[in-house]
Amino acid sequence: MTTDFNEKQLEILQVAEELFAEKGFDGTSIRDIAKKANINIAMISYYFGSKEKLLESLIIFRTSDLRLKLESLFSEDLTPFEKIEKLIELYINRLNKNRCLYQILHFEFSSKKRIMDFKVFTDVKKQNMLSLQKIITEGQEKGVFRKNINTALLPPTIMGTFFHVHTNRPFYEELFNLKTDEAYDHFIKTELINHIKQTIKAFLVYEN
Amino acid sequence: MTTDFNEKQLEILQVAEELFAEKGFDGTSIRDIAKKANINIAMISYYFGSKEKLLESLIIFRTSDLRLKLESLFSEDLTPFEKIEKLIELYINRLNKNRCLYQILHFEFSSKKRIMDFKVFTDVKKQNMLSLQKIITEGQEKGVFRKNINTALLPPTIMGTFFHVHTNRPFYEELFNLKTDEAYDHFIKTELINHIKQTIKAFLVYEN
DNA sequence: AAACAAATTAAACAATCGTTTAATTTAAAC
DNA sequence: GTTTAAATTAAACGATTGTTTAATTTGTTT
Repeated sequence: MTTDFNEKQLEILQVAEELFAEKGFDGTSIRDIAKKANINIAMISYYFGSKEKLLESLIIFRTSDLRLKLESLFSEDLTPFEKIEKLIELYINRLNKNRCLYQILHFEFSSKKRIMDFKVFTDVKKQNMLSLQKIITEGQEKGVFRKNINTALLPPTIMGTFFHVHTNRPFYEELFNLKTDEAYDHFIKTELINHIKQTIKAFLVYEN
Repeated sequence: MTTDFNEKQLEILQVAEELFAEKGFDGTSIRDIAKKANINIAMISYYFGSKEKLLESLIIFRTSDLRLKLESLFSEDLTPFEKIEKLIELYINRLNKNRCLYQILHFEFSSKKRIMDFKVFTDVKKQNMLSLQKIITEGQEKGVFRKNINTALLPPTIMGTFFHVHTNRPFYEELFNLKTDEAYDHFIKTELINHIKQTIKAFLVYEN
């Protein structure tokens, strides 16, 4: 499958991403997509082959730009704490930027209806965890992090906290009085990121 | 709406819960449900009125048994730390027990396709947060928890960590070599709950 | 200007969707 | 045993689904 799309295809992908995230894959018809993108319904089959292949194209389109540059982070001249903080910033900002896609991916990934190829998705996760492990080991060797840390459980806390807020966005918008998209975005980038940083740093030094 | 259902209705609710969680609300047809429950497709409209009302009945059926008894927890003769630990156990065991429903709820809650009444769901969350706030305030007054804790951000970490593991279950099953349902369940009830306890306790005492 | 392929369209396709109808069976009450 | 309401069924309904077809327009090449 190719990774370069023409303008019309990009338009379709963007509209599809919004609608899939809003109403789900099954909840969105190609007529919905065609209408919002101002194109004929036949264009979707014409360009992508089918509705399912449109979703596959969407995943490839977004994940090709997704790989975090964590290896370079490890080599930077920072303390383990600073590296962890920067790692969290990278993670959350990426997730926040591509919210829509992750909304779709998480649902489809846990759905047993379609058997899709999520290998790209899984590989990125494993790779990211290795980068995290290196930072943590370094912190332990320098004596600033405690021993016996299960690295695999850190990403669930980092990402899970973000996703839970995102999934229940209306609830937290009301709770924190976030009336605009900008207010919500600002909340994520300041308060929520800080909360996650605090949580992870606390976890890394907490004994018993 | 009534809260007591007959055997046939309970059978339908159970099957619907499984299928909705597996394939999504839109991805599941009432013919799928009828087939798996060994009943005629007309019985669903006959008993519940419509497919949407079936989902509403499912939510009411599960959440009527859901309200955490956190007020009683506060009155128990325990240290603030013990209360937090017990609260986390209550939370996660409830979520774990009703995984399927939450899978559905989270998706439908974030979906803009259906305008449903999630007031019951929202109210329970607010009430639970108040109970959590009481425990935290008590801990602060006793000097064991630090000041300036944003209580509203704790449930996202507690629940988000669980849900992220649950949503990516196949990934973590491979990672932790959990080959059976029992092994997965055991992992949740021991390692994951402990991880969350550690994280929250660390967060509650961590300064700067 | 003619020729040609690519892009775009309206229309039709069969399949499936949720729901309703009308007939039949079941089971309890009298 | 008859009556009556509830439970259950098969069949059909119209609407919508994803996809395909065949015709038309567009844009480029000769």
